[in-house]
Amino acid sequence: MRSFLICMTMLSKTFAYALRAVTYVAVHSKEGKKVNLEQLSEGIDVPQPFLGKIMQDLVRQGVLKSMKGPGGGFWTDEFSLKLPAFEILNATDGYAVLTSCLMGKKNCNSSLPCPLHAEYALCRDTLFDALRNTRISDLAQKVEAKEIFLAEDN
Amino acid sequence: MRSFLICMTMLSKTFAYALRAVTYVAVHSKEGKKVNLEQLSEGIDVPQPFLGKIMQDLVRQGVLKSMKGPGGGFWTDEFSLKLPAFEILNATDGYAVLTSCLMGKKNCNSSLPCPLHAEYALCRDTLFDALRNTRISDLAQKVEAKEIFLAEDN
DNA sequence: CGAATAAAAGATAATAATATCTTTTTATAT
DNA sequence: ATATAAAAAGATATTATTATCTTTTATTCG
Ligand code: FES
Ligand code: FES
Repeated sequence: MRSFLICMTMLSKTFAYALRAVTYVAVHSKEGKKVNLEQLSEGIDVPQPFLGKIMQDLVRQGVLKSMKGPGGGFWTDEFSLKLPAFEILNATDGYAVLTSCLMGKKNCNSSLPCPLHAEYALCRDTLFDALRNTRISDLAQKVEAKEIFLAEDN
Repeated sequence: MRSFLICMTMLSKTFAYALRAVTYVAVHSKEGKKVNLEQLSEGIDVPQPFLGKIMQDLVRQGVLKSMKGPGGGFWTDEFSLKLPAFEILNATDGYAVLTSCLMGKKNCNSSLPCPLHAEYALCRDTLFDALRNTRISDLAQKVEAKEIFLAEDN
């Protein structure tokens, strides 16, 4: 009678939502359009109020731009587009996930490694590299090129 | 005023505790000793009642053996020692974490990949390989060889 | 200016993960 | 058999994460 709903993704839902949101906004910004919360929420299939909070964080951390009022919304400028996806992690979950021990030791270090350190460090580094080397503009470009939808149902 | 307590490890605390617990038990089993919950809880620095639940799961899933009553406790037999660490994940969080999409798409597949699929699949595979290729006996052996402690404070 | 639009912020609620406490069952030893 | 030790199971509590609702503030446009 196990539920198997425990920690289905390695990272948080918040981070997954943020990745989708930023990518969606970036695609539309390239077409010169701002995106408002309602449109975004529908476009990436994330509950609007929760998404609002995530967007706040992303703007506060400088990952996105926003403007209130009529015709307002979210967009990416040249600066944003050049940022690595790592900044999205940084603005949501934080990067501690990339430095912490798989077996839960207080400090992960190779001088007193846990039995899975070497292997896990490799795993983390692969993700770290991916998030470092992929820019927000790359995310948008891949979506455009492959015509992938960002809504969850696919 | 962010808290940064969100999802500090990629996987759950439960899984981290289970890895430490099984390793601790395996080390002591090699010396022909059973381990009871109280000793284990102190040895790996995990709250006893919560650990009890995790141990139940591990026994139920066949990763460990247990016996009630005086002189009872937990141990690993030859079968257990040969199991890959993957079975510990399977008995706690489940393996869904190794097949789910980083960006939260319902299905992760390479025919309709999200913009980070290739990179993330690599990251997951690294972890998967590590958990497949490391047996419980290997975990114990590494602890013995390097005299590493499994309690959190190091 | 005043009305309308849209994000920001604040307060509250639901769910899942983690932790604790109590009772029951099973085995051992005297 | 009885007492004792120890895991299993059940019930409850706490905390973190995810989600929702309401109010406030900023911007645009007539
Ligand atoms: S010490 Fe455990 S992952 Fe580095
Ligand atoms: S589709 Fe996103 S990780 Fe595979």
